Amino acid sequence: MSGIAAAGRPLRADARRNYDKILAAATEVFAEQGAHASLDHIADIAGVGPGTLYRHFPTRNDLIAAAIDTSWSDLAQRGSELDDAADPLTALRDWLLGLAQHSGIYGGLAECIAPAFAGETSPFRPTCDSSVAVTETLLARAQAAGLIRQDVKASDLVVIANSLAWATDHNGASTRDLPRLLDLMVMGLA
Amino acid sequence: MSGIAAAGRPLRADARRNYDKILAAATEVFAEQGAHASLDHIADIAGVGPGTLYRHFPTRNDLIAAAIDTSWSDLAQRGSELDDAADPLTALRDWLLGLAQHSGIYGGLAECIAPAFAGETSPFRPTCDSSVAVTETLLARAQAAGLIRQDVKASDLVVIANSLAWATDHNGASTRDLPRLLDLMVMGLA
DNA sequence: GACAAAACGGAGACTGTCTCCGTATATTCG
DNA sequence: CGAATATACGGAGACAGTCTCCGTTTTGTC
Repeated sequence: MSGIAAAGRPLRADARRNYDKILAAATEVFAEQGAHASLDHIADIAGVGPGTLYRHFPTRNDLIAAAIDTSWSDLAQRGSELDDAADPLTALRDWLLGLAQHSGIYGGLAECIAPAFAGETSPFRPTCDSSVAVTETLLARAQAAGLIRQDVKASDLVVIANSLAWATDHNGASTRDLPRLLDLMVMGLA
Repeated sequence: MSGIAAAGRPLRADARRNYDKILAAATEVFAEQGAHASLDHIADIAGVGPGTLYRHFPTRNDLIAAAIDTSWSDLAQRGSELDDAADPLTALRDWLLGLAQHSGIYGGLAECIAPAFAGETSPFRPTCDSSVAVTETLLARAQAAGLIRQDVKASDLVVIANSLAWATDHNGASTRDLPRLLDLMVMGLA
């Protein structure tokens, strides 16, 4: 992504090259083996030493965050465009479904993201914040239209979406159950 | 718990003693450190070698299942008594809340249990089955009273309860958010 | 008390995480 | 271009956790 060191100084050519190789390897391996894949193995695939991997991405979450950055930003982007949708309730529902499904791109991803939704500092923080912001907008519109109870909070919805994503990849439920579970929640049980 | 080897033969005195010591240590350590605590450490606390621990409890889940056995059975017991409750909807809601809260006794427990709800073989299977059975009964009553949609399945509710338990101990939500999240779901968003 | 069956326990193989630092590569500057 | 310096590399290895194997010890039985 950035290609820029934390300081602001541009990366040295070889460093930049390795950064990209690691990210490519990570994307592939995470997709295959889930977010818990061995980091040393990713370094192997990238053709670099473990030290190099950890220098660029000090924690697992740093690496995962970099790997999902574009797809997650895209999601938030599309979400913010749902503002203009005809039916506020459907818009909200579609957004939450997209959010939950996105956590399914790597097995175990929902678990990594969860703490960020809780407010802890994490590499997922920025994108998390924008997700909550989108949710807030869509929720406000649905509430204004009298379609959703006033006491529902955006953070509740985000947590629930992420929980259902978790349930999905822990086989507590299969992927195709996701929409039904979400609808159950949005539409209510009654 | 059992005190009986898989075969059916009674355990030798020393084996029996160690079984109990391990279980006591596990209960304590799991409560302190969560369900991911080191098993070798539990063996240490129990004053036995790792080999002994693994002989009695071949997998982590075997140990956890033994540790929560009584409390979980009690829960199912109390649940089945809710059949006589005045309001079927409240009864169902209370049961699901109890189920979700129970997974909170050890951090990370919801994760261990999840696969069992999905039907995979697991030491949690038996108790899981009885939980689902209780849920089915309570759900059927609420549906018969026209309080819950007909297409809702007991397994959905159990999965959702467990997911919320997970959300709780991953700080995606705090313990005191649990009832609200559950109500949101049971009562619906509208 | 002796024999066989049952159980113990801990050394150690293995996997994954993460760091340290001697070596190599890039960039800058004379 | 050829130092000099900053930057980055990589892999050996420390550490933690899981789990097993097998020589030794304990228990139950006759």
